[in-house]
Amino acid sequence: MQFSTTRQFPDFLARLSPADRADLLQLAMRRQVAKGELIFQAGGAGDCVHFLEAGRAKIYHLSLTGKEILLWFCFPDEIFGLAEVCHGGGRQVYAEACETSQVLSVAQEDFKTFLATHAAAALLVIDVLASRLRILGNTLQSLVAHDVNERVAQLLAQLADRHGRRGENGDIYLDIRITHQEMANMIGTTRQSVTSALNILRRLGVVEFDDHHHMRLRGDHAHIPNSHGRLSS
Amino acid sequence: MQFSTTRQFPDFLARLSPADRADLLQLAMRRQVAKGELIFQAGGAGDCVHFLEAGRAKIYHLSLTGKEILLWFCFPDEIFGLAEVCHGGGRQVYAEACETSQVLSVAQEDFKTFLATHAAAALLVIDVLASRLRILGNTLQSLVAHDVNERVAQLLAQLADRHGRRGENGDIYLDIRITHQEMANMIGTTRQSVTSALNILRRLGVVEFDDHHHMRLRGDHAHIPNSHGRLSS
DNA sequence: GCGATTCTGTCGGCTGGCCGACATGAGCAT
DNA sequence: ATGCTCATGTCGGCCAGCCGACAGAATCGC
Repeated sequence: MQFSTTRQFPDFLARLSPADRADLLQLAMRRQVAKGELIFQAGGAGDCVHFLEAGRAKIYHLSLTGKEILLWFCFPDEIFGLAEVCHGGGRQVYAEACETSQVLSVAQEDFKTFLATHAAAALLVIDVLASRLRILGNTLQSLVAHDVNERVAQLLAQLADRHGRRGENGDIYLDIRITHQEMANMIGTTRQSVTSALNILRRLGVVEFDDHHHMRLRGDHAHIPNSHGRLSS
Repeated sequence: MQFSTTRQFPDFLARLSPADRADLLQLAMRRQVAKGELIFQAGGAGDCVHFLEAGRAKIYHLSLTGKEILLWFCFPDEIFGLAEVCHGGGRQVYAEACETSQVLSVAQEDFKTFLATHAAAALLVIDVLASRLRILGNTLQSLVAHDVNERVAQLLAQLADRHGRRGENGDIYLDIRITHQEMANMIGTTRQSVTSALNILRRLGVVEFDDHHHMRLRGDHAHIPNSHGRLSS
């Protein structure tokens, strides 16, 4: 949730040293996946770690009732499918390409050997996992402690933090394409509630939608959700 | 949530090779903490990793309204306070001793050097983090997809999995002391709802409470919560 | 032992937000 | 254009579960 503090950059590949990256790439298979295609799914073996070279993917749980719980979005250079590979026991989540994407895959055993022989990379993996753990913990806490409106505001802040670009007037521009349904899946609510929460924020002047799905967060409001700002609903 | 599949053993110390463990212990400071005492708290520097030698501790978020969100319990030999140390940015959670406990502390820098020179230990850390990530993901999914009664049932299954002992008749005995309030904090509900859910389970014959806080899960019902069993409420 | 504190059990009232349902609009293909 | 699909907006009914309140029961401290 933290806004504009330590930015969480899980982009594993970019932070790897060039030499390590070269070593890793030697072990990898490259694959193209179409929008909507699954990269792996719950129940699968979980014998590969993946890296997103280009595109966008989402990692989610699927409940028995078909409810989708979005754990996080993956962006280029990020590693994913790590948890199951490292701990064993098969996949528990789904990974789906949100758009046409390039994916690198490394076999579990190869990756473990790689980590054992590249200490810096292992530390980086630890960093990435730790960072995600914190994010999930925050999501959890936000889920039980805040109402829907605040969760939406926090989600915006989080997205702005990870993916926004700051304009010279302090406003933040977000151009990722994300539906209300996806947002709802990320914060454990329904499509309708997200819609109405966003409209409240819009009426308050916190957020604006330019032409097509480009979001603009008012700079002077942008920190509010950070310090756990109430919506003064 | 998975019940009686791959047991999640986050007991780091016990899985470390004797040589590695000896090396690690050389870096550690031992400390005694009383029941209710904080081992670290949100806002702190987060400059140490900790290991629980004996006792029990809980890791939790605290919301602004004073609501406690219990991320997990720590039992002997487990490592904790890892996420903040590895990723930086200070503590976001609280760690509190549930009973008088022995804690080992290792400075962040020392620990990183240790990991860099002990590949097996680094892999183990990755394993532990990955395992917790899965657990948190499951908690998250359970939180949004299931109602309170099912969450309570799942929690029991999870506790039985980690801490229960199986009797020869297939029943599972749990002797950890945990209040309804703590259970509520773990699954994002209220004390009262936990009480009533437990009573429903008791009436169904799934669970029994012997003398003092010793719980007995009926063997033939024990898997139900696993396979996402409905309570047929 | 005896009080003080903490935990458990139970009951109603109140409400956030889930769940249809339906309309409008935007994007895309033919 | 014309349809088809998918996203957004809005409304009301309904109910899970939160909250406060209160009464036992158990545990702790001395």
